Amino acid sequence: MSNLDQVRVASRSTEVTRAALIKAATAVFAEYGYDGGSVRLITQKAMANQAAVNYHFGGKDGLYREVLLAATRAFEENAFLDAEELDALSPEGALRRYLHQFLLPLVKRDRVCRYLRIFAWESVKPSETFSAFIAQSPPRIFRLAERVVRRFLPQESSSETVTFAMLWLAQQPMFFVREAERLAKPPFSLKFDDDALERLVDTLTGLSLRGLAGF
Amino acid sequence: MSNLDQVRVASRSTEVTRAALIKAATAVFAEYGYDGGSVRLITQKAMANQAAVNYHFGGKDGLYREVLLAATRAFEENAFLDAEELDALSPEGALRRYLHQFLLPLVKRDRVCRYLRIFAWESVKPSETFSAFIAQSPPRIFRLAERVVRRFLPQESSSETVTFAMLWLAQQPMFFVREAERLAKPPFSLKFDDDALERLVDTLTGLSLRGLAGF
DNA sequence: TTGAAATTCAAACGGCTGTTTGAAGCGAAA
DNA sequence: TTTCGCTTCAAACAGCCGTTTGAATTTCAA
Repeated sequence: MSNLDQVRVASRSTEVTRAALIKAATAVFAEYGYDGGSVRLITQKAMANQAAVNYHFGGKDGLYREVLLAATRAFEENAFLDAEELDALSPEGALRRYLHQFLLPLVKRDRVCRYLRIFAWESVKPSETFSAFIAQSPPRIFRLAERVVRRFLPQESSSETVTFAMLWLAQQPMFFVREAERLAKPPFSLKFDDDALERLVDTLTGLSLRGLAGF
Repeated sequence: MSNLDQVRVASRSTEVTRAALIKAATAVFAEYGYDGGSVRLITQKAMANQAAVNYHFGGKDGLYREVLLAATRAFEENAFLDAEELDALSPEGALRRYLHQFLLPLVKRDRVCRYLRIFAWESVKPSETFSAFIAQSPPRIFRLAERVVRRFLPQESSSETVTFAMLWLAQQPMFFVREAERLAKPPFSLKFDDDALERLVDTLTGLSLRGLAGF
């Protein structure tokens, strides 16, 4: 169909611009937050016209929605740590694996790290867009943490206790990743290379393991 | 001296305006952050003229500096938990006391809670004003945490290990206080009354105690 | 090559920002 | 009562914000 071809070809060019805008927006929103990140800066980084955001995404909010969608997918879909893999390990092994995986952004400051920064912004000032996202299902980092801690807790534990322990575990790596830049400066001066990461994983695994094993 | 009287009386009126502005600014910056909190909203809440901020504080930044100064003093000067008190307790008692004290804002959402929110904003986008503040001395919550964990760690522990453990402990109550509003909503739905606070303190004390005691 | 649809573009819009300005109000000393 | 600082005030300033607009350009089927 000529009509379909038109749509396909047109959308190819569209996808190039859209991808560039989403990539630029991810970096900008990660650095300045949603309110602080301006459309002018995003379009400038993406080498696109200001109006492109409204043309392709209906506005700044629509673009942000796409960024959150990509971030969520990156955490949900990629197989870098799935539930089955955790279950196959011993409780101790699963705990260590969990901590190691979510501390990785400390040394590999990549795309995932930008997504975590966006989540950090959302923890200070939640946007309705993001709230709608997590309302449908808790972020993966929490679901996996619950899976890990449940293997340590007795069957009869109250759901409140499970939630406390799950949050307690989940926020440990989140803290170090989120605060990495601040911790690198005085008075802490923690520089995270591969070795330091291993030592941190060792320390946190030990602390959490003994804490959880006592239940 | 007539000159002194002039100064005194003039500064009395000045102090009223200054105090109202600082109070309003604390609330606004806590809710919207430094960038997001507008001078117009602050002066409106303080029932002062817009220009008053520049007249009394030299600008928005000067007003923010005063807010941070008050926040720092509230944490540093008040005797609601001092180092000597911690040292007088058993290691376990000190740990519990520490967690309880810094989880209190969960149920008493007061001025201290607003200060914590400002610190949360700073953790996402540190301002130079705040960085200069904490560079001169680590916040009290970290100094006390170090004091608590040092009693569990062997003498020969590396300073890195001490720092890891200290941060690990310190961010536990900070997380729950900072995320209180989010945790109150689905999918977590944690409402913190006095009883729930006690249960949380119990859980965290148990988890941390067993973790630290293993060193 | 023509024509119509999709996309880009520069410019402008209204609104909000922090700050500046110069006059007006005020209280106490002379 | 007059005078003189200190403080307040409404208005205006320049600048950035997200969005809209309508024309120019590009794209590609016919």
